[in-house]
Amino acid sequence: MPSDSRHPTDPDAYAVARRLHDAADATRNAFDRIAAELDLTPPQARLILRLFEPTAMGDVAGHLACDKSNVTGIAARLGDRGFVTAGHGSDRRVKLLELTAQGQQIRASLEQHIADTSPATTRLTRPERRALIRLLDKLSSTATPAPRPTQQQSRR
Amino acid sequence: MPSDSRHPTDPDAYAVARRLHDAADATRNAFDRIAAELDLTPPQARLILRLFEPTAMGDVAGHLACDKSNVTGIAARLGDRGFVTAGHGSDRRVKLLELTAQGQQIRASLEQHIADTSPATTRLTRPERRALIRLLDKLSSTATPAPRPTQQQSRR
DNA sequence: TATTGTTATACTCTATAACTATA
DNA sequence: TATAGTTATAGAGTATAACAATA
Repeated sequence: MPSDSRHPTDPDAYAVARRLHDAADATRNAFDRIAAELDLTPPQARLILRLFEPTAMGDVAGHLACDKSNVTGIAARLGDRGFVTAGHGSDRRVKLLELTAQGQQIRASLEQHIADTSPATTRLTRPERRALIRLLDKLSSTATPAPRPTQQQSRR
Repeated sequence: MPSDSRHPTDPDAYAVARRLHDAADATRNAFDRIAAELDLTPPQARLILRLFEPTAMGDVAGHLACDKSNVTGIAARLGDRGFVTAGHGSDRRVKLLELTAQGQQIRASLEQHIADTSPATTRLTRPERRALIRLLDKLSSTATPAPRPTQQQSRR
């Protein structure tokens, strides 16, 4: 392809990034719709999908990329509906969030809906899926500087 | 990982979809951070990035995948800051939203930040970028892509 | 009568800051 | 003093329903 040497990268550097963002938008919209079908808000669904094991509130905030003060409310609403419970670790300050049986059930529903409707499973051949996984792995290998404990603050 | 084998396609169908969602999450977080640097909320930034030409409020709502009542407020805040203006079309009910010069300027800033920081441009080789674009195109092809070029025109 | 967009309402998410309770 | 989580507060996004203006 015509290699414009104006930029160290590529003449259509933005086109690639834009395509990725558009795909991310579509994926997010699909996810929000699935969450809504199960009467979950998007952050609630994201929390459930990431709660593989008892996790401290602060770490959950890191996963959701939001302030820890938000997790209090999100977890409270999920607790009211019986999807999560909270216990304490050895450090009495730490509150460990955990899925209940009902929470694990709705997580399975989420996973199933995602697998069933994702274009990654419905529109791609198996070799294409493997190629996609490889590319996505490479994208995220250092893009996210490892799941930082809690130090996720933006400027300003 | 639920290796539920009830799917005729692939035992790890969910793994592919999950990977895509995780990548979408990371991409969205990066986008939100860029928007925040320009003092824009995520929906505001998405609106600006999509406003290529004068667009009716309802169509903007379609692009943002939200109810039209929300666009009133989002557009009002962007209007207060001089990024968008509204005019009327031939149908007096329709309100056409349009970027101002200042709005086009901040859109260019958004695009540049995205291109500069996206892992799609910083972590991928050029062939990989092209492969990624091809896969994403296939993922998002809305209209049934007429998957059959093999027309079987043995008739005569 | 149907539509486009607005307004009213209620809820959730969000960050900041101040607070508590542990450490 | 430092850390984990909560509470208080304010602003923004969100959907639903009712409304005005126009078609």
